[in-house]
Amino acid sequence: MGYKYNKEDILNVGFDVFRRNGYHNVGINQILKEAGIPKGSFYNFFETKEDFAQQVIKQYGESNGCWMKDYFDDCSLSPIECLKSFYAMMIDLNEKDDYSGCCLVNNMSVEVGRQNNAIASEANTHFVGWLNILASVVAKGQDLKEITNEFTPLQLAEYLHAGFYGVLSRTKVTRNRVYMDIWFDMTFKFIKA
Amino acid sequence: MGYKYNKEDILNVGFDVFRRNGYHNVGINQILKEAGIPKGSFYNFFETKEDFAQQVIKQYGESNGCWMKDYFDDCSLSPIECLKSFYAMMIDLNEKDDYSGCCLVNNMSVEVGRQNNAIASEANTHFVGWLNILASVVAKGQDLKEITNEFTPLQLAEYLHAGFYGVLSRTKVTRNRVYMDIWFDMTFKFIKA
DNA sequence: TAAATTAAACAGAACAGTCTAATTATTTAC
DNA sequence: GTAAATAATTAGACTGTTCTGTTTAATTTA
Repeated sequence: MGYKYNKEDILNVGFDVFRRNGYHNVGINQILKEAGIPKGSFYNFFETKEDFAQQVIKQYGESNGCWMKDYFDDCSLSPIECLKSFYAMMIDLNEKDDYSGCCLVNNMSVEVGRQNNAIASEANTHFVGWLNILASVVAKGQDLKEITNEFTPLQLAEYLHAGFYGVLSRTKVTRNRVYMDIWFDMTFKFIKA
Repeated sequence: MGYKYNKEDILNVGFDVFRRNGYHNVGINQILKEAGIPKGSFYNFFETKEDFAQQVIKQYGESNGCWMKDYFDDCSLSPIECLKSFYAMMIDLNEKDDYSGCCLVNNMSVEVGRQNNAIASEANTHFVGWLNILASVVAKGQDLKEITNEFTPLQLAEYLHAGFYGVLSRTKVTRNRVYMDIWFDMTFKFIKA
């Protein structure tokens, strides 16, 4: 039997609240309220708000990395079709989420990446992890002559990654999937071998 | 003879401060300090912090739109070369700005686009304006068979726009121009007719 | 019993925004 | 053209709230 609250539950609340509302727009009290915990318990687990945010990013970054890895490992389609189904799913998820245009790590890095080195570095760590997973799929697609060989797997992964976050961010103000769909069509047409 | 302070100067300070530090991370007092004005003067010109931010976006959005229009109107190169020189310049500017990865409108829309409809709508207005300028150059490039005809000018403009902001945001944590250069090479290779 | 956790009152700083007074510019009256 | 009246702007002290983080005590688990 553990104690009443645990870190992971609070981190999950933090993920949800930060993702939807940003970092500076959210006060500790909002986290406490949504998690249903008193302040003392929060500061028992976390040193500061910044430390908390960093752990939130870390937990999400790692779990998302595992999830991506599993997705591509389990995907029975050809490499480029795996990439397509992955991004098609991401687009669907964002639509279902009512175009909140939210990736916690991307939002955080845009909002505070320049002022907060700890958060920027944490964000970059996970971006790099995700990019390597994408790059390994791209490499397989290149071996099968599905994907252009004119660029390295990592370069193409960066291209997919940045492009997707670009259109994802765009939906924050358009609230419409049409731009994501266009991006999808164009990108996969362009990277084809 | 006017009065001591004027709106435009304060808006310019706001542009600078918001661009570097974000919206919720900046207090009115910081604006006052950097602009060298007392609080009463600020609230004489602006209703609220939100109203101020909206006017900051508007001023920058419009002036940047004019600047883009002039740039392309004055550009003596072929359409696709104008686009290339434009983005090459944007990349250089971001490098000179020490990879602060900053477009005020993009930052604002990512940070508060989901919670603040007024700011989201203002941001979208200017994005659309900029996109139309890009699209008109793309259209000329298509007429000259420099740019692929497989997509509409606006679709290609959206693609350039979102892609650029995607890699620009990426530099917030990488602080390195290499990813922007890769994006540049790939994108202009891809959209070529 | 000892250590960890829970609980909430508390502290000091920072927050957006208000208020009244003094100053400056502009308009009106003659 | 000048003086008086009006309007706009400047100035900063002040308000009430919210912010992160502290503290101390009670409770729970090992």
